[in-house]
Amino acid sequence: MAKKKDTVAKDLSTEEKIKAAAKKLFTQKGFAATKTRDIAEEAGINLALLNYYFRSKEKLFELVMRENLSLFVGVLLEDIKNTPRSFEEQMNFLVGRYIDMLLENPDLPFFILNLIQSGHFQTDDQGNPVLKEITQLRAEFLKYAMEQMEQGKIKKIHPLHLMANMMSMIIFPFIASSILMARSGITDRKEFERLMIERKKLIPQWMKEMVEIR
Amino acid sequence: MAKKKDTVAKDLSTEEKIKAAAKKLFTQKGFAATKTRDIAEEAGINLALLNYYFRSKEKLFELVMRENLSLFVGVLLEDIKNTPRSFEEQMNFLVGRYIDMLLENPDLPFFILNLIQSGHFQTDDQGNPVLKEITQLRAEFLKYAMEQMEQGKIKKIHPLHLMANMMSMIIFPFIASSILMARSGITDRKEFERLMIERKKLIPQWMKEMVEIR
DNA sequence: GTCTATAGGGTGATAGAC
DNA sequence: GTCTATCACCCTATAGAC
Repeated sequence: MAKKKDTVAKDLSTEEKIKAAAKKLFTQKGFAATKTRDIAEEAGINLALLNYYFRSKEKLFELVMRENLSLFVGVLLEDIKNTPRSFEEQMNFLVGRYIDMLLENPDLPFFILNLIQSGHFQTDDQGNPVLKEITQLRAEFLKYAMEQMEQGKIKKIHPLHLMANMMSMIIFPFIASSILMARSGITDRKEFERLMIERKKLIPQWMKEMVEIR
Repeated sequence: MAKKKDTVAKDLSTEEKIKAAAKKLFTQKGFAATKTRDIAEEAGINLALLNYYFRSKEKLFELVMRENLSLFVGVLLEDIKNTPRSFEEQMNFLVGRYIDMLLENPDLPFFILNLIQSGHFQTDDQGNPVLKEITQLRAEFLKYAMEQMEQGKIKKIHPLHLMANMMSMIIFPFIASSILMARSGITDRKEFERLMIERKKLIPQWMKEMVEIR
């Protein structure tokens, strides 16, 4: 079998190995706490090689940031538009998609929070294309919620509360799992995942009750 | 007027000034991204003096950590026990207390999340007294929820979901405010606080609906 | 492309004068 | 108690051999 440029598992190109290592460490520890030496070691290569491929720590970080932000937004943006759904269907769709993505990338919320905190993520940075996507996603959701309200299908409430609640209930458990589960261990990890899968059905129900006109 | 050791505003003792500066910077930027030189400058004193009072960056951080964790837990622990309340009263109490505390310390959740991420916060560190308080608080809440269920006062549901939802809806908006509000500015800051105050009444209602036996 | 060696600057901590 | 000066180490980035 001939080797193509992008193989899948451990047989990555040097460039891919570095990127993967960087993604892992930046995501787990944030920008400041991650040393380029650690990335090089994790990738199984030399420190000089990292700069050969990616010029600087900052550039490498920005690359990882773009990819992570795309992941964070991409799952939803592709489908939220132009697909008429009842509120319950919409919730089932958004929540399901998002929790699935987070189960595969449980550290992603930490990464995003680090971005916000470190200032690498600027909400008024008009150049960043992914930021536009976030703004767009937010606008799309708020528009959807307000339409539903005007059509009398759901209770009237500040749509930001709805968005906040949905995001909160989906994302927060992933960042606070160590507090929620108290003593973490293998058992707890499995139990945690079981609960998160349960939430794929529960959160839409709770959201529905939240806006139900009785 | 004679000066006592602890005056309030800008006339703090050197030790207090350093601690306040450290608290501010560690909370905003995390451990790794905060330089001891920045703390010294923020406190308006010299770098050497920081080490004179607190021996090392690590020691200073641990002090700030203990105080912040106490703040994070203390507001609730003093009262959750031994005060029989209906589920709605309990929610009103916990949510109100917590949001008030966060409005005064909006960066606190970031600090805690940094702790979790950096490993300074270990859920199996039995020595840490504040950690015991967190565990205790968690146990107290779960016990309360299960009693309510057994007495048939609220719907049966895994109590961790309840705790997760309450914590999520209270805390998450504070860590994601920049995403929720999109373009942050002075106007948005006021609007954000208004929404959070609104949530002091709304979250208990949503929690109540969540467990209502219909 | 990949390595070793090292430059160049930052960072935590201390010595020692006042 | 508070300062200036400085050490010793660590970190990012690059030069240069292979």
